[in-house]
Amino acid sequence: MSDATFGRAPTLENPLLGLLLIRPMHGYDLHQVLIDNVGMVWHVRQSQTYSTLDRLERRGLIVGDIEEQANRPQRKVNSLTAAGRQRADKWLVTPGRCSVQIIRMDLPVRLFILAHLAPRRVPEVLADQRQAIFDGYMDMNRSLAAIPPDQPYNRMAVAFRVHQVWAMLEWLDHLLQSYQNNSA
Amino acid sequence: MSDATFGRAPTLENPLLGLLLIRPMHGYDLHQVLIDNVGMVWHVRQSQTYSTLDRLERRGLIVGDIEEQANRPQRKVNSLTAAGRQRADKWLVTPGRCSVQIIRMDLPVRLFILAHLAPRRVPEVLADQRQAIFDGYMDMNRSLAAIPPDQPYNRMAVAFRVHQVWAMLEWLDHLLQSYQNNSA
DNA sequence: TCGGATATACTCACTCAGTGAGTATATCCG
DNA sequence: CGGATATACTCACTGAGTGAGTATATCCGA
Repeated sequence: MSDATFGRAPTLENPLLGLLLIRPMHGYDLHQVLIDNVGMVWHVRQSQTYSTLDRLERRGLIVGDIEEQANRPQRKVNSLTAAGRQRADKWLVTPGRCSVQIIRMDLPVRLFILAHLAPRRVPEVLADQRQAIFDGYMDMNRSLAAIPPDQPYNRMAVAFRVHQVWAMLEWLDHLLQSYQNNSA
Repeated sequence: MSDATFGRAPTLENPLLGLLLIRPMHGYDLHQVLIDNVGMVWHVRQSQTYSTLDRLERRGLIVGDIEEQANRPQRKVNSLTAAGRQRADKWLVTPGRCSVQIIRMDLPVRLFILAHLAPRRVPEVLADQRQAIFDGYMDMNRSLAAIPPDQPYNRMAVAFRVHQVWAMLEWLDHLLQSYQNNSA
């Protein structure tokens, strides 16, 4: 997604698709789940949730059914299409690339969803993710070592990334540990 | 800038303004400087450079003078207006907020410019930056400690940030050290 | 009881940084 | 000589996210 062309890299598509794996939900509910669980670090506007859902529907990844309510406005309940489910399933268990932005945005939501759908799989998914980050870390170290000394600013910037990725590994280790402690 | 409304957070404005502190330059030259110095981590399209310069000019931060060349196409040399210079000066020496994205994008370029304009000031600017990051780190730790235990995903995401900011401090320490070694 | 505040649920017109593809003039080199 | 490359730049477009708003219903203090 950070290989975006035009526009921007969409940040909310996969998390919304993923949440719909848990159960079909209307926009307001989806939005509430995000606010309630990661609202301290991820400030999602309500209109962003809806515009993203519109896009997902336009792209055939979800369908919406209007539902009448007794004492509330009607709502549109979104569910995954086969294509949407496929994409969400893949996103849920496939290790994200070694990118700080992707891990930061996606992993907590992925873990939330896994906790609902397949709690037993969490350590495995975390270990896979750690491996992907570790591989990326090694690549970056090789890149850093290959930079000639007359490139101080490139060195500086790549070293920055190396530090960031190493911190991700540390964080993942803490996570893995806490999941292992909690399953003992 | 990550408090953006509409559009996106512009990433290239300040670096271009800052580079023009060194000397007036045309678009192609500015672009070359970026590619040559941070091109391994920052992939700037030529058209992005020009569209950003257009925006800066529209906003009265730079002016362009057409210059004829003997055996080359004419070029437009950009220089800072007073407002542009003010903004660039401030950006150059003011510590960036405690944001991984901002430090990652801006600090290597800021240091490159300082190396040209005021090499003696680099350690001081780095120390100021470190202080700002450290303050942010302490804030984040307080935030983390204040999250109730029934908020595992918010905790997870804030902890991620804490790790990232701590890695920034480590990186800055390495930088400070290398500048102090090189000035001994 | 009333009505402003809030909850539930969603829409719409807009913003605007960055993009790919292209243009123009000049030089290089097999 | 002419295709490739360097120098220097433009243009129409893309598209995710935004603020402000709409509509129905409930809450609760004066």
